[in-house]
Amino acid sequence: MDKQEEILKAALKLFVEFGFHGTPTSKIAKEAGVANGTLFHYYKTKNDLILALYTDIKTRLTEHIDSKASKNDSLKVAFKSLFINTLQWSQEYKQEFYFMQQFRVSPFILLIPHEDILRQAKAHLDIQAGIKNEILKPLPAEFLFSLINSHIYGIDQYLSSTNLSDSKQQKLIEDSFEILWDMIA
Amino acid sequence: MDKQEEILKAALKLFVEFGFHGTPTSKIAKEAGVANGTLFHYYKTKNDLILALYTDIKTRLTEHIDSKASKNDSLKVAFKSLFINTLQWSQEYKQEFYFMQQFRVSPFILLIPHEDILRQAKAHLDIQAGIKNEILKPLPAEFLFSLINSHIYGIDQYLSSTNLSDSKQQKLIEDSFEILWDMIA
DNA sequence: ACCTTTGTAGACTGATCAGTCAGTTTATAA
DNA sequence: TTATAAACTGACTGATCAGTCTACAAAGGT
Repeated sequence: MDKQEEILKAALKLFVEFGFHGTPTSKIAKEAGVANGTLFHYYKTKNDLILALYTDIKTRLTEHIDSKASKNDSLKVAFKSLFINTLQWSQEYKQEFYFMQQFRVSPFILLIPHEDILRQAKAHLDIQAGIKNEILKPLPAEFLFSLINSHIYGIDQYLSSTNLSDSKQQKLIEDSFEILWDMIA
Repeated sequence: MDKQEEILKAALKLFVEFGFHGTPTSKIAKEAGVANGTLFHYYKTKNDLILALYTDIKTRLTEHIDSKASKNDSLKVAFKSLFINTLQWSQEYKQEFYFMQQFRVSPFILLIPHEDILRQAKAHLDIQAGIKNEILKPLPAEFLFSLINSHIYGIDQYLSSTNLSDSKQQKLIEDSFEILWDMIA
């Protein structure tokens, strides 16, 4: 495997376990099986590495969601797809999802341009449309967005803290979506 | 003011801004206006300081909630009180609330005995009772608890990201509770 | 008055860290 | 072949860190 990928993989594992500053670059290099200097060959600073990891994970999540989405769906179906695929990804890539949460309450989040964060929420557009069409409740789009996001985190947390079979997990995710939909529609 | 309190206050401010490991004890001491050694007089290690800060904040939040709660309320009123008072506190003590979120996705959370974390959720008992009495939906108590918690975080995030007048904020919190109640009852 | 405990200070230390550097190996292409 | 660049190495460094130590001051008890 690519050494650059190994570095990201090792960084993810150690950051999740020991935190950003609690993980020395020397340990990352060792875990990745590369020399100290190699890490700095690919990432000028530790900061760069952290940001690159964030971008990498976010890109992968976005690609997963996009790959499963089909155009011309009704708003509800589109939302459901987004919801379910995000949660499935969160369970398949638990470390990655956990990292995102760590990152979001860390000082590093300030290094990401605010627009970039909102772009993740291209669902925003759909929310605006849904409100206009009276499919969604007449509440501020930002507010609905917060509700949706936190709902997803809540389900993820519950799934991660229990050990459900795949089928039960799947059912819970679907039921959770209906609960969410009742809440916002 | 007590130097010990000054140290906690300074630690909170700097941890929120720079993260746990991103904040040296020397800077905490300087911000608190005490000597380096004084900090270690009150807290044997930096770890102890972090844990003490967590305990302090959690105690203050719990006391706030308890002080506003009255016995013999119906389940809905009790829940509403918990919900509203938590959110009011989160807006009055933003740094403290943010710190709790940082702490919860940090490696330090592992140092808190699991039972201690659940005790925060003494609401659990009420949830169990509510399910039995068919006031709440027949779902796992842990699941409902996750939904309630994440809902609170979602509202907090929205409130923190906008600048509503006190009265509008108050109304939004109350409306949000009704949305939550419809979701779980 | 004397002693003990507690609080406070800040210079100091050994360890650790992010990042550098001088040089070696590997890959690519002329 | 040879030339050139890119990948890679690990010893090294200056800075910084958590925590220690010695000293002194204040408080309180007898």
